[in-house]
Amino acid sequence: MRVSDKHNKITQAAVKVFARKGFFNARISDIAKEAKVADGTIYLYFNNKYDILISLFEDEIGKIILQVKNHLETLSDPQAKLMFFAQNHLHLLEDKKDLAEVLQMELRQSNEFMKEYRNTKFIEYINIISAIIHEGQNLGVFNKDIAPGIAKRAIFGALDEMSRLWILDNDPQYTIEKTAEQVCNLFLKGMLADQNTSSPPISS
Amino acid sequence: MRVSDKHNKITQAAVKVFARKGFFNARISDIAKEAKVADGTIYLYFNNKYDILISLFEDEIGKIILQVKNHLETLSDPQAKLMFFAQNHLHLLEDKKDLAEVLQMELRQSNEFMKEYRNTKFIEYINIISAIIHEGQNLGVFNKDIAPGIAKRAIFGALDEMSRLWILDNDPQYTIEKTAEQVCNLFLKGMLADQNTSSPPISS
DNA sequence: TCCATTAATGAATAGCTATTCATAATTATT
DNA sequence: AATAATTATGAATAGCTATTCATTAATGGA
Repeated sequence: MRVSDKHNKITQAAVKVFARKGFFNARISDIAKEAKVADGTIYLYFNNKYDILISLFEDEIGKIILQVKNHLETLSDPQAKLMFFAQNHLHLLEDKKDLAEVLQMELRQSNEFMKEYRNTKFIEYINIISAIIHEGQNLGVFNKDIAPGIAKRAIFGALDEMSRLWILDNDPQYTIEKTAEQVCNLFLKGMLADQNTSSPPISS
Repeated sequence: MRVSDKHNKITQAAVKVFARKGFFNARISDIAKEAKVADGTIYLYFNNKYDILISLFEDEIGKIILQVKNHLETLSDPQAKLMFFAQNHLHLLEDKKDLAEVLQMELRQSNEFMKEYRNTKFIEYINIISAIIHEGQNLGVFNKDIAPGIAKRAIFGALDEMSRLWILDNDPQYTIEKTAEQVCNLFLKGMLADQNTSSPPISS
């Protein structure tokens, strides 16, 4: 068995256990049992419990970034790119439910975590959005008044909140496609009714 | 000293400590020291550590909801209402930094927490947004295609992500007002450039 | 097959901290 | 002032679990 196999086995087990119990409530022995290795074996591949979490992020988000960037290169329309990003982000919920839960819950875990660990991959992921916006502005498709640095966060936050809804709520009223579409339209067209439409008189 | 005083003293101490160390890393003795009471005293007012967190949410979010709803009644324009909500939410960061951090970090803590505890106050808070949207749609100001149930989450998520940015980043490039304005405009007008504006030819 | 090297095991350690409860202090009642 | 009732204290308990490390197993070269 190659080293990488065991490393990966433990990572995948950690994803499951962290998703199920949360980082702090997860025991090393839980992860070991899930990975079918001895408790001590974990320490041959990771420095400590915390290190498992960090590695997990870097590895898994890294993979996702690659996939997304690859696919975005096949698209040219910024609107389509944004829509793809949203769809893809929300689809992670189906394809990698456990991972999505861990990213959801643990990424914004206790202060220490986020403050000490400048999670570069996460920032790289969000920056995909601002790159799309920038491009759209240069092409004249997107309004130049938009601050990409704010919009990228707003869009990610919105998608992220949608994820939370799904993870916590087992009775989603909308499909993923429908939701991604709604969110994208919200950000593209806004909520204001078309000005050319005659608006009824405002009462009260 | 009235009972409520000590209860409140402990709550306020817990807010500080949770904000500083996160729920799991916070020790009861930390909270006790901060509140200047004995460790055991805490158990005269709360059932356990977890109970402190829950009470804290209900109490503090409850207060905020009251304030927000009161002020919203003085406004009639849905756009203005939305703007107020956004401004107010982001201003919590200045006025109640510790509380904001706790809500930020701990509200979306481990699964068990969110799944078991149907935090009613939190839902009530978010529903303020959907009420505004609904009203706007009835008045013809907001597009009726918008699903308030999705939009409320998207808007909250966006604001929430902005909060995170501030909490983690000590060098914000934008003021709170500016950010609230950007986010609201994003949701009101969208990102698409005005159609009547002549758009340059698309290259590539 | 034998030896050396590497990998894996899991029981024991060591440290931590939520919670309890016997005791003490305070407050109210007679 | 004496007693009762309430409130507060903080040291001790009890339980938990990350990490270590002496031991065992597996691997591969000679």
